[in-house]
Amino acid sequence: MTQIGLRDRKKVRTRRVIEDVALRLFAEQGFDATTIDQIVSEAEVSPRTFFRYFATKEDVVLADYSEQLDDILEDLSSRPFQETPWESMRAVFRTMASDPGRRSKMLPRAQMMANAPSVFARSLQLQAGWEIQLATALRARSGDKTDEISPALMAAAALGIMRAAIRRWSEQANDIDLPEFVDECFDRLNKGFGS
Amino acid sequence: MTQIGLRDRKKVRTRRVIEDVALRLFAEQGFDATTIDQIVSEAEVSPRTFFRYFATKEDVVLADYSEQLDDILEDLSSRPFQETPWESMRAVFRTMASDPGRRSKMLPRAQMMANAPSVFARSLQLQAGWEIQLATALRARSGDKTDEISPALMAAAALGIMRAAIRRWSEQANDIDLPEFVDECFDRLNKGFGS
DNA sequence: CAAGATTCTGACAGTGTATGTCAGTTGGCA
DNA sequence: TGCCAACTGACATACACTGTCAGAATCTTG
Repeated sequence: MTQIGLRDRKKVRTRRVIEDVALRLFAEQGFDATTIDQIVSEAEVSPRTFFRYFATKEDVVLADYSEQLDDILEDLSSRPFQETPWESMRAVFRTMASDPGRRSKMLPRAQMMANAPSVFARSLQLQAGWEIQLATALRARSGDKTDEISPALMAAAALGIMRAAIRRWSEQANDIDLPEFVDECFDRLNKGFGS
Repeated sequence: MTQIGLRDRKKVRTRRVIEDVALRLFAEQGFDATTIDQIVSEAEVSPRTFFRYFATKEDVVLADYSEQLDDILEDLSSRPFQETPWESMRAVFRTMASDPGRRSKMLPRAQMMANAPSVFARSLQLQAGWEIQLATALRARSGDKTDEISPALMAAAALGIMRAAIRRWSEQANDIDLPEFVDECFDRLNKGFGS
């Protein structure tokens, strides 16, 4: 009567092992200095198996990045409809920045991205995908169906804010309260930069 | 009395040959389907030489991307000082979008980026570098020396606008006047998205 | 519970990008 | 003319990633 079969349990276990070993090695010797061979030999799987779980070496670092977008979209859809799209986004991103579990993963990841250009590049690529989906979601919420470009601008601006805020925060994490800082950035951008 | 030596002339010539051959092959068979071996055998140089001129295969497509930033910074520095930073940027980017020579290169490049994810990723990486430099330049122009974050937000917003605008423009180049469209986007973002 | 279908895995081979090294050549320059 | 520096090609190599295929493990059905 096992709901989840042994096969699926093994899958998540293998994935976890690879992820744990890889992240540990990355932390110990750096991302670039760590090879797939090293990871798989410590994780006791074949190189081929690694790529069945992760499309690229970079994706191990950014494993939970995709889930993050799902959370954003879900939170967004549960915001009250009378709210403006911008306000909804501000609230969603503020909430996200407040989650301690999420924040604890953010710092090491930010550090890794700063030292490994390929990881940084991959994260930008993923975020570009988010931007499109986010814009689509905003467009669906918007009252003005003829305005095609504002949602795109809002999505681009929001993600740009998050990047800038997280970068600044990761450089001096002690001095800054991330949720408030994000809030302030959203506010400042919405007030414009003078005409 | 040759100002520029034969050696340097050969260098630019070699670079041009590689670039021309590569871009032609990319257009003919696609970016991913073209190998370095193909390029260098047609250009009659060794594979090693290719990488002396271009760090990555992607960089051939984005060859004049770096110059673009220099132009932006230069144009920015020659704007009148009484202008707000945002206004200056709007003018600079509008001017850039008006240059027909630049625009003619933009369309095929946008197409290439749409079909070759690695080229797109590389362009995002380069733009991230721009963002930092642009923010620094804006900070230098700003009157308020205590405000560290606004320049970063402005830079992120401006580049985000350009990406969104160019994407939209490249999808339907005939229907949109790019300079005006860019202008409108800058305007709309600066007016905020409602409180 | 046995047998077949399905899925996961490892082993092997191969492609393509990118880098290190080093000797040979070529252009700059006194 | 001859020395110095830069450019180049010819190796050799590392590493990420993909295709294939047979065998093992798990699930499923009679």
